[in-house]
Amino acid sequence: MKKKPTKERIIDTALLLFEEYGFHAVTVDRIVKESGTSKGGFYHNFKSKDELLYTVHDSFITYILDKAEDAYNRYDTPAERLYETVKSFVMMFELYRPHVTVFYQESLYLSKEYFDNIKRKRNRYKQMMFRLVEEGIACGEFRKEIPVQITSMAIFGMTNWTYKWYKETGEYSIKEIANIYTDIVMNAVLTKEASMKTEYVRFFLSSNQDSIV
Amino acid sequence: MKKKPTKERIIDTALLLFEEYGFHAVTVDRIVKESGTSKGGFYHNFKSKDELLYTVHDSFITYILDKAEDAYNRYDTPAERLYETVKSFVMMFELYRPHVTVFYQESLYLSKEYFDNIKRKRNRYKQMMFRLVEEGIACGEFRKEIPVQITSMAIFGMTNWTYKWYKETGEYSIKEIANIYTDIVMNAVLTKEASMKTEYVRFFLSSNQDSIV
DNA sequence: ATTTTAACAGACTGACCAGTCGGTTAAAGA
DNA sequence: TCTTTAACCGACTGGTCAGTCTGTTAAAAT
Repeated sequence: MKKKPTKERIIDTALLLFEEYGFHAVTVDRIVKESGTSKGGFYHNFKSKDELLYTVHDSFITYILDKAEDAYNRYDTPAERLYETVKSFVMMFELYRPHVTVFYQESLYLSKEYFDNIKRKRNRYKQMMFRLVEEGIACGEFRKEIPVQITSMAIFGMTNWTYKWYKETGEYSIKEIANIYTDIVMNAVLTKEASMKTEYVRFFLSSNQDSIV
Repeated sequence: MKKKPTKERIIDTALLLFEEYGFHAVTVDRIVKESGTSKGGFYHNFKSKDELLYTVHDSFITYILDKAEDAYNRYDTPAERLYETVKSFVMMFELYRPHVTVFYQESLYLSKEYFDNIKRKRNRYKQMMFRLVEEGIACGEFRKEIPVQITSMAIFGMTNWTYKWYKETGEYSIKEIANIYTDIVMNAVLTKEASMKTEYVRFFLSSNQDSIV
């Protein structure tokens, strides 16, 4: 049982504290106390409290951006790509729920340079979704009544909001929630024709995982 | 052009400041300066900075709870009620966007008693949505594959998230966004049969408002 | 007209907290 | 072995900020 490096311990502790109490309500003194280090240890590993916040942000956005790009490259129809993107996003909560909470609750408190850096990656993620929906509408798989941006933001909202209520101890597992969300999204965006055509595909994809119930 | 009462001026100013910079990054000194009053004026009208935050929270949740109850009472099928609830929620952004932002970003910083009070009303709103979806499934209008709670939270997520991106100066008006969101929600939850049956109803409801495009 | 009280004004204070700085320890290089 | 440097320690500081307190003004009450 090797002891984790100080930097990791600080990040792990801070994550949980930020999630529960918010960035401003957590003092550096408390972080160092609960992670078993000291002011010296903290400022040796981080330039500032800000930099710690940035580290948390960056590790999350980098991970999820990678997942989205992966989903895009692994499949070749908009329906499959959307399905996989939504699914992988929700599945991510299992590991990254505290990151997501901090990401969406505390990004306001990043200093300018850090914020801009995060914003760039966040925009890339957004653009990927826009393109995905756009291509879906263009090829006739997605309904053209629903505009690209609004639909994308609706999907983001639905999935992101999970951080506000998901508990590991809850009635539904992450996998189940992911399945329900993909179901809702696909029903909302697919045309009737595409819906019937891809019915079997979605069944195939789902059957690789545990089924709902 | 009568001057607004001090209390109102403080609330209006604080709302915009909290929205832009977050509760902790806004000092009481700044609020009193920008609202043209003084420390004395502030603490005459509010017991604490906390109480001001509570006031903002309460005015919003009271308003939206009222709207939801109204939507429930004015209509008598789950489909119509859901349609109206989603619509009225999104429409509310026109007036209450800063309130919503503060409500969802800063509620963590409410002191316990205030928080519990808000939480009670928030739960009532949630329960209303649960009941609505439940009744929709029970009477066969809504698809039974999608569980009540998850579906409700998905709808909340979609609509609430609007505060993260909506700008008055944006491409789409609130009314248009509301129409698109109801479209997405209804497509996601209605059964094929209910969808065809209520098609004309939704058209009727929409035509009372400006149409999209 | 006089008293009372509500509605402010603004200087001041005490607590809190991010970041500093002069140390110490121990591992790695030479 | 001796030196260097990375990794830490924790007392201290300087600035910030919510809330207080001693007033002042003017409207309402009697």
